[in-house]
Amino acid sequence: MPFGRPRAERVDAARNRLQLLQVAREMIAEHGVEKVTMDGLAERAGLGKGTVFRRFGTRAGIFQALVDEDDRAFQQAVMGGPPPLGPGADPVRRLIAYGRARIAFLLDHHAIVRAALDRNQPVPVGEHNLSRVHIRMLLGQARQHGQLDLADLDSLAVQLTAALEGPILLYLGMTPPVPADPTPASVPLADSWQTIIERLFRTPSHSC
Amino acid sequence: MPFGRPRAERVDAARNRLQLLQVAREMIAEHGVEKVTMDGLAERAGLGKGTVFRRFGTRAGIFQALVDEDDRAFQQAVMGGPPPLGPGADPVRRLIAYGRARIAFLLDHHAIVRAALDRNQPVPVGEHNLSRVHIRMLLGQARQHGQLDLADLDSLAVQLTAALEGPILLYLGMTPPVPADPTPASVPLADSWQTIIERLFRTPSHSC
DNA sequence: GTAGAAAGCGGGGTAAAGTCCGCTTATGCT
DNA sequence: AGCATAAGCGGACTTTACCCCGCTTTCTAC
Repeated sequence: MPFGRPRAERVDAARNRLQLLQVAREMIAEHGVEKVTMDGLAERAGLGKGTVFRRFGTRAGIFQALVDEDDRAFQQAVMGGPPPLGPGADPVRRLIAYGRARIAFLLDHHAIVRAALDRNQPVPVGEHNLSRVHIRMLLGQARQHGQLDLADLDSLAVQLTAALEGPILLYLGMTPPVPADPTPASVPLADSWQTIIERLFRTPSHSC
Repeated sequence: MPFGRPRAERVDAARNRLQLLQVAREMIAEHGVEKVTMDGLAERAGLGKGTVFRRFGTRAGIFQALVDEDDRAFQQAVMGGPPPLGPGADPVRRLIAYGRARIAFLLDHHAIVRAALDRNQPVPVGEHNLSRVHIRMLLGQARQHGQLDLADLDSLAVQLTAALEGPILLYLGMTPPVPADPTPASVPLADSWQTIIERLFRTPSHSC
């Protein structure tokens, strides 16, 4: 048996992880994100505090795990679902569709998503940040298709990611003015995102 | 004497505030942002802990005050200095100049700026956020000059602010790859910002 | 100059995040 | 099945942000 693998998660550990996530959701539903404390969570789950920290490392880690769970379906839709969100459509269309969907997702989960921020550690820019990686990939495709001629797509991807996620993570109030109508088209940020993308790609006036 | 005014700051309070800011800077210079604790700060300044909290409200408040101090010169340059950063130049030029200057400022002060983030309270979007207000104003001017025809400049301003500040606040590592060369032109984020602004404003290909 | 009131001050108290380490339990191998 | 080992567990302990409230200082009106 190969030894490079670091041994699977123990079943009791997995059970406890699921239980903690479940209890955390209940506590959030009942009293809001602010009231979820590590002691409270451990006690209500019938576990020790050390267990909670072993599993999630930090308070923010719990909310990151919660977001990851909810994110899974979203990620599947992006990577294997129907166009224009999924593969197959023009990169520019996909960028617009991705932005709209992502903004809707973030607005929908804004409480958890904000709680997942850790003021000590920056948002990981490399691994789990699907937005940045995906935007970067679509920019690269667009360049190959001759729709964009820029050297430094990495910086651009970071800035576009910030434009997409920053408003919800950073600037909007705790209870963002999410309209009663959840139609993606009605979210001003989504329209604005589309504008930025469209203008970024539209060709300059050329002499004729 | 008019009574609408809420009475000026007492001189002892002002003295203590300055002293606390000064001591905070020393502590940051010696041991870094992380090691600045409220108790430590109070003790080293020869004051009570309660005083520190009365002045700054929260730990993040100290760093916000520090940033505000450093920001003052920057703000003056923006609001009354020479073009293109100051008034007088074309709004698009000013947007580009502002972005470059702001990125340089944020990179320069990234430790304090990040410590000024409060995970509980969002970044104030209304008052002290010069970036958003300034960008919004320049967008409005550009629209009046016929360089832009969009309805919702508010959302756009928020997103551009996020694109500008988000990378440093959110995504870059604690020690961002600030090049040894502090020439603004050498910062990739600044070039990328300029690209976004230029393309946002460039006119579409018109028939001739 | 003085008095009254508002602002400021101090430091002990609370709550919550995160650490440590000795004990327990699952797991893979023989 | 039995054993060796690594992973998991718990809860006391430490650190730190933030609150509270009785006392002191400064300011203003007269």
